[in-house]
Amino acid sequence: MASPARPTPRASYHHGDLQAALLSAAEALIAESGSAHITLRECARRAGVSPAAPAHHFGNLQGLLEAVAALGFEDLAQSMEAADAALPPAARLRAMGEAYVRFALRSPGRFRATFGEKIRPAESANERLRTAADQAFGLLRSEVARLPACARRPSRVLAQTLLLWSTVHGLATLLLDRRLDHLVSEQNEDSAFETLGRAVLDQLKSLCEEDAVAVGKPRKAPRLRRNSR
Amino acid sequence: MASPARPTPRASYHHGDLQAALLSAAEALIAESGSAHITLRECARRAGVSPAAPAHHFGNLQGLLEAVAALGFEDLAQSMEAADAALPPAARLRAMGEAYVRFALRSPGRFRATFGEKIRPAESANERLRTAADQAFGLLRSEVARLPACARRPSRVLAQTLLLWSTVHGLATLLLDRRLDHLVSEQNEDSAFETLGRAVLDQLKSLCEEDAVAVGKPRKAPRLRRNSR
DNA sequence: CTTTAATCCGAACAGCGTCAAGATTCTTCC
DNA sequence: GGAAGAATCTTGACGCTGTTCGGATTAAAG
Repeated sequence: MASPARPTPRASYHHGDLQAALLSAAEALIAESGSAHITLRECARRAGVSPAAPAHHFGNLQGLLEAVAALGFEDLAQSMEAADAALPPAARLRAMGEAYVRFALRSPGRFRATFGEKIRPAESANERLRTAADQAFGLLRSEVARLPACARRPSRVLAQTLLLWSTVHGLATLLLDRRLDHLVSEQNEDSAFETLGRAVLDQLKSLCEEDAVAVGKPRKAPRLRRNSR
Repeated sequence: MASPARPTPRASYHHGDLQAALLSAAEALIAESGSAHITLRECARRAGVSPAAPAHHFGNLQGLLEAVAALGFEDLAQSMEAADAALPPAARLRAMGEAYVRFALRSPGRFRATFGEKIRPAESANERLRTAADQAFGLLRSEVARLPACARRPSRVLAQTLLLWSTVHGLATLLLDRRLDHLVSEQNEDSAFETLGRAVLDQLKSLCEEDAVAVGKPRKAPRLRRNSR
């Protein structure tokens, strides 16, 4: 599993587009071995460059990861925005959720970097990352706000957004981490993903349409408390 | 951010319960700084032991992480199983989902280790990890199978299980990764978690009860394709 | 008490992220 | 065209990491 990774000698002293080369190397590495296995030196190696070269473009490994994550949020926002704006809110939300999961499967490295533990858009100094994250979230939230059920009860927008996001994000995460082998081992993988994805997203749609009937009826529930950060 | 971490000298040559000390050190470290920042040497340091000592108990860092993950799956299964068995399936599923999220908030280190990228129960040599993961999943699945809607259409059990799991897992993940600050910044954090948690789990319950009406009506949807592992 | 097995240590190795100083090349301005 | 300055990349070094090895120490078994 060690990486020989030919140093890829290049013609000129300057690389030409090291920035892009490092970004795609990082993405590929994460897609191959998970975002924990990524190594700044290996990215440099694949770009055919010395271990210290990336520092001039991204500062450090965290900077490189945040750059990939910024790309991820922008890609995600763009993918979701591409959903037909003429659709009614529920149908468009379904399409956006599908775009979310599809993005994760299409660009696993980018998705993992974007939602990895090391990325904290709110606390990052990378402004591009912060705004891209805000934009992606804002898209979802504003579309939820257009749901008839939420238009009637604006106080429900946040909770409804959270619910949708949780389902879609959970599905994408579990798919990517291959935690569903129990569920799909019997069938062809592709058709299983298709079946499950459609079922989930149909549920997601109907759920949005029904939410108006499921409010109220308070229940006693002990408080959720977190122990440490 | 460097760790002084007094070497904690101990009286006797043998530690006494190094295994447990390493496990809790690992859990604490992950809870503090995320599962990427964890270091085998730092765990040994906190246990007051040389860097090579853990090898005798867990083989390597991966072994230690898998041991924590096994504890996590067992804890998770036990927490879910504690939901009142006399409840009707939908209500019990709601309680199990709540237990899932509560477990994540109660033991963030354990949860992160359990569902971290480095843990692949299906491919692990740690049998305890595999069986614990199977048990936790089996609990959820068998409860879903008891839903009247699923009892009438057994073919829907898998998809419904996946949907529930996705929602709960996504919520737990997003909460733990603090990706919800946009949603809860205006309110007190605890009450926000309570509100959101209740809303989500109520939805989850009603969703289970309605699933019988939302089947059928096939839709055209392009296939989900994954690019690389 | 002696043997055996279980633990733990100390030292070492390669690989990692990062930094400082120097080499090389592109750009700009005269 | 040519020189000054900025941008880019390399080299070498530092401390930290995971892991392995042989040896020291202790507990358990016979």
